[in-house]
Parts: sequence; structure tokens; C-alpha cells
Amino acid sequence: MARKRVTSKDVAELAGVSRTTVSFVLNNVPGVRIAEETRRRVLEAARELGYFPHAAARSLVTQRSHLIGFVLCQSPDRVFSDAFLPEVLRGVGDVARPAGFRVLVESVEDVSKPDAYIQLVWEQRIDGLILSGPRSDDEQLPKLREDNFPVVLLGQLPGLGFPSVDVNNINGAQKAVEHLINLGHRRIGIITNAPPYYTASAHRLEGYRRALSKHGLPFERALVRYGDFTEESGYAAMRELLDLALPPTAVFVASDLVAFGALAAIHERGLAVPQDMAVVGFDDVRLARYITPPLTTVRLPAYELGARAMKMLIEMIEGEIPAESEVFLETELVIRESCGSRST
Amino acid sequence: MARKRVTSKDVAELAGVSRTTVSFVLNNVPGVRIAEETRRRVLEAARELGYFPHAAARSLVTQRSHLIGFVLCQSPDRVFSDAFLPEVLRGVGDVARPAGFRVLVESVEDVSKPDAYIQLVWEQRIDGLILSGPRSDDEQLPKLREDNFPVVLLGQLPGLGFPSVDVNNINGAQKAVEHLINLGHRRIGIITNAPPYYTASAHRLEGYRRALSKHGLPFERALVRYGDFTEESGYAAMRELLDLALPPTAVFVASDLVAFGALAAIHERGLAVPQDMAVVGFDDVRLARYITPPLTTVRLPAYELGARAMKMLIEMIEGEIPAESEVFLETELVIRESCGSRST
DNA sequence: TGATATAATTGATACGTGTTAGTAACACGA
DNA sequence: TCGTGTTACTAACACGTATCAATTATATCA
Repeated sequence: MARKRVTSKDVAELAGVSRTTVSFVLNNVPGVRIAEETRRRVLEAARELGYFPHAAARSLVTQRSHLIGFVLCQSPDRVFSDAFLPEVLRGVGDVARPAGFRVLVESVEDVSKPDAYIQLVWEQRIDGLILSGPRSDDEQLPKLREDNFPVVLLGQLPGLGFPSVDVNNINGAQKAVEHLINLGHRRIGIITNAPPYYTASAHRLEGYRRALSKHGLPFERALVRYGDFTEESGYAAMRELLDLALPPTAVFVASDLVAFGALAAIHERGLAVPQDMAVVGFDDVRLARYITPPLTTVRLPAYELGARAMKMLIEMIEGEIPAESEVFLETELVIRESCGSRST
Repeated sequence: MARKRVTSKDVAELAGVSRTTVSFVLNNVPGVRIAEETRRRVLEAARELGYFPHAAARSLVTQRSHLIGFVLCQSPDRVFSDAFLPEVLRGVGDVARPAGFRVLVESVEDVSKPDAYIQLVWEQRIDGLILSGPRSDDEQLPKLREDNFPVVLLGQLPGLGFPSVDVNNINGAQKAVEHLINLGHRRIGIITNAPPYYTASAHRLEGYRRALSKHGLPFERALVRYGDFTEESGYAAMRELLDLALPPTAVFVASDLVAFGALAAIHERGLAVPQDMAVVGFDDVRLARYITPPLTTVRLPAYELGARAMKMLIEMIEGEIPAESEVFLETELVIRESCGSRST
């Protein structure tokens, strides 16, 4: 750091005014009248010296850091959350930037540890918090609730009453399964993305049930299998479905990654997709389109997830009460080749 | 914010000492002796009140924010850099955390704009900077050089003399091609990941040449094609190679994504991988293993890239001169099924 | 015992900004 | 000339910490 720091005092001296005036001009303080000539001189001086207010000094007095924390609670499905992190982050950033906020990214391996991320709040380093993949065993969340610190959840956590943004998993799954039904399938299996105590998993299963019942098809326990985020789990589950006395003609796999495993199992049996077995995935992972056959799947609005969460958070920081407290974003069915296209 | 902020003054009063003593105890200031009993009382009081020093106040006086900026310069290959962002970020975070640093992530669409990210530096919001995918038209970098602000590049940018961390693309490509040669292939094509003015692309081509010449094989211009990050470019390039009078028996595709396109072109011709055409990729994208056939490829050490860059940056912030200024991390050949396994 | 060295603690200041309350200059009407 | 109102600006304080120089309590030694 060769150069000496430029302070508002330097600007004031160069412009021949007081520091207070500099502050008034640069912050455009409402209700204060400054002569046009003076204002020009100050701006000129600031530009010439390359002056930027010291962030720490400023936030010490304003009690605003203009930083928000994006905390990633690592769960077993890291593979999954990772895949969308860049998109989500881009959504967050695109909303944060014009509002003058920066984003501090923190990933936390063990939410039950008391010093996990709450320190950011106690230190007053951040003005608000987006929590991705909140866990119910998180011991810090209740404390934040007490202080009513601005928090938005990405995902769901019933009970604490935090505002949240999530995907409408029920509708998404229902759309996927109805697509299969519309193609003429009557015996449709499901492999979930995760064990049933994950909300997303339960909701996707619920969507499956709704689609069946809406079209008068029976729900058979034998056609339900549970994945656990991994390709391997999809492989194993698909083999079980194929071993049934009366196997399904189509399967809804509630995660693309798990679906890749399922596809491997199908190919292994010498069966063709979509002719012998139609497959729909969920998530629209980047590479869903590159697999053979390109996977029909449900697109997760990752960018929008981030953007919306950030928008809500800013509202809360500004002191407003967000219009809706629980937002569910709709998905989009992306039709490729893994189901055939009898529909069109 | 229902609760009033707890300051060091509160801790001091509860412990019955002065604010100075509190500071001495909590910061473990060397060269200052504190009675064991007093120390205990202070720590106890701090714990009881849940005291954390105000980050802004602290960094105002210490001139240290304990924040580092991770700036993503968006280039046309965003798809690519995105794919590894989570891993890289994890590497950065895992090194930053124990050293007491947090990470501010910023993505910048146009590096030539003067207010792109340098404001973070002028505001003294960050102590150091990791720049991912630096561009030569970046107008801010030279200024940072002048002030010798701590910067580490992720990637390469000859000329300015910034410390950098990058992948050893030459060696990686060479390993991939030698693998094909060892399997008996004598006529090997290459599809690059990007146009030749990208350093990474040029280096991977260079590795290809070295492998050939090392084993006495001729370099033929006809077998060289240029990709441009996309699957489509791989598809087109592969078709051209297949249309040659004397097509190759194997191809090194210097990007997994581009390789997926190439695979599609091969399958379209009714050819089998690896029997009719062996394929090696580069990057080891997460889904390289899920494609059929699972892709043999060169693993990019994404985590280590981030970890190493952060390590160097911390050294520079501490005032040390990093031992090596240009670090090239080695890759690892991941053998799957797209080349056959005549080797073992 | 008194002088002196050492251990333990503190008062005062600086860091760079935002902001409140207040002053000086000036114009205006009576 | 005086009071009143307005405009344009400023002096002084606060934010919460780290740290230096100074001070007080305690042990050491002749």
C-alpha cells in the first residue's frame, strides 16, 4: 500500500469547504441545500483524488454494513445444492448489486455448532441473511428469530415462521407425471430424490399421487422407491422396479442425478428409452440435455430462487414487511427425448 | 433488533475492569500480563453477555477487514467456470476460515468498466483479492499493481507479474494423449476446448503435440479442430473429423462439455465408443461419469485451485512474499470406459 | 524500612465517517 | 435600524474498538 489513504478531510481541503459539506454533497442528503457552485467543486475534488468513503468507518456510524450473508448449510445432498449454486448466486447478486449490497458467502458444515455463522450477525458484519438448505437441528435460528434479524430461507423449515422461498415441488412433480399419463402410460413408477423425511422428497411424492388420482389411476405402494441423492441409489431402485412381476412402463425419477443411475440400470437390461421405458427427471441439471437420450425433466428456477430471496431480504432490511411470507416458485417441464413424443 | 448491542464497555463493567483490559484479554495481546483471576472474570463476562466485537469498529482501527474478495470475471465460457465454482469456493473457504478470513463473492460482467470491482479496494472493504478468469482488457488491474495490493489470479495473465495459480494444461493434455497412444492408437484427432487465443486452449494443444512427438508420431493439421466451449461446437467438429478420407481412431477433446457433443456425433453415425472411436475428455465435469460410456477424462483440481490461491493470498496479506509466484497444479487422468482398457 | 524494579491495570487518543444543533451572511419588509 | 426568515455552511459529537503512555499495586532487595 504505497499510497496514503484519501479521506473526506482531503477532499474538503481541496474543495475549500468543511468535511460536513463533503458528506452532504456526496450522500445527496435530502433537505440540505448546497450552492450549485460548491457542489461542483466538491464532486470535482472527490473525483480528482479518487475518494471512496472507508466502508468500515461508514458502517460504524450508520450501523449498516451493506453486506448480506449467503450461508450454505451443507447437507448430504451437497452434490445437488452445488449444482445450482452458481445460478442461485447470480440471481442473488443481480438483485443485490443495484441495491448497493454485496454478498458474503459462507458454508457451514455443522449447523449445530454454536459458532457456525451467527458470529456474522453478532459482529454486525452483515445486515441480513439468506440461509440455503436450513436444517431443523439448527440451534442458531431461534436466536435470530428472537432478535428478529432479517432472514430469508431458501428451502423450507416449518414452525419458526421465517419468510422463505422454495420451489413448488408438488406442482412440478404433478406436471411431470401428468405428462407421462398424457402419453398413454397407465403404470407409472416413482423413484424419489431422497428419503421421505425431506420435505422436497415428500412433496414430489405428493405431486405424483395427485396426478394419479386426478386421472383416476390407482396408487400402488409397489411402484414407489426411495432414492438418496445418488446415482447409485437410482440404479438400485430401478433394478427393483424392473424385477417386479408387472414392471411399470414409465418412471418418474424425482432427481436428475438419481435418474442417471436409473437410466444405467435400464440400459443394462438391454431395454431402450423411451420405447421400453419412459423416464422423466427433476431439476434440469445442466447435463440433462447431453445424456442419451436427452432427459425430459422439470426445470428448477435456480436464478429466480436467488433473485426472489434477495428481493425479500432487502425489503426486510428496509423495514418493510414482505408481502408474501412463503413464496413457491413454479417449475417448467422441459420436454426432450426420454419419454417419446406421442403427445404432439 | 430488539436487543441493545453489547459493547466492550458492558463487558468491562460486568467484570469490574476497564475496557482496555477487556481488549487485552480477548485479543490475547502478547507482551501484556494479566492476572489469571482477572482474565477469567473477563472471559466469563464476555461469554455471559454474548459479546462479539463490532467488526466495523475493529477494522476501522486495525485497518484490516478480514474479508477477501473473490471476483468472477465472466467470460464467454461461463458454463465452464460455473461448473467448478462450488468446488473452488469450497477450497477458498476451507483455507480462509481457519485464518479468520471471510469471503465476499462478486461477479463482474464487464471488467473494462472502471467501477467494476476496484471500489471494494478503495473502500478498504477487503484485504485481498482473488481474480478468477482475469482478462487482459481489464483496466483496473494495473492500478492494483501500482498500489501493490494483494492479488492472486486464478488462471493466467502474462505481463503484469501478479502471482497466479493455474492448471498445468500442457501436462494434462499430454497425459491424456499418451494414454491413447499406449492403447495402440496411432491416428489421434484433437478438438480443443476453445479458440487458440485462449491460453488454456493453446496449452492443451501444445500438450497434444508433445505427446505425439515424444512417441514419434507426426502432427497433422487435418486432425486439429477448434471448439468454443459448447456442446454444439464439439458436435460439428467431430462430424468434420469423421468425414475425413482417413478419419482418426481416437480423439482427444479438450473439454468434457465439447466431448459430449462429439459423442453425440459419433453415436449418430452408428459408431460405438470405444470400439470404433476412443474418446478422452478434459475437466472431469461431475457428470462425465454418468454419460454412456462413462468418459475417460483429465481431472481438474478445482478444490486445490481455490485452496492454493487462498493460501498464497494470505501470505501476501501477512506481508510475506510468496515462495512461488506462478503455481501450476497437476491434473489426474481418470480412466473410465470411453477408451477401452487395453492398457491393463 | 525505604528504594526500586516489576506486574497489573487504566486514561486518553485515534481510526474516518454521518449527523445534529448551531452560526454567519444576507435579503426583506416595516 | 431592527427583527425575521432564509440560505449556505460548519463545529462538535458519536459510533466501538485497539493501543500507547502513564499510573497504581505488588514484590524484591539492600
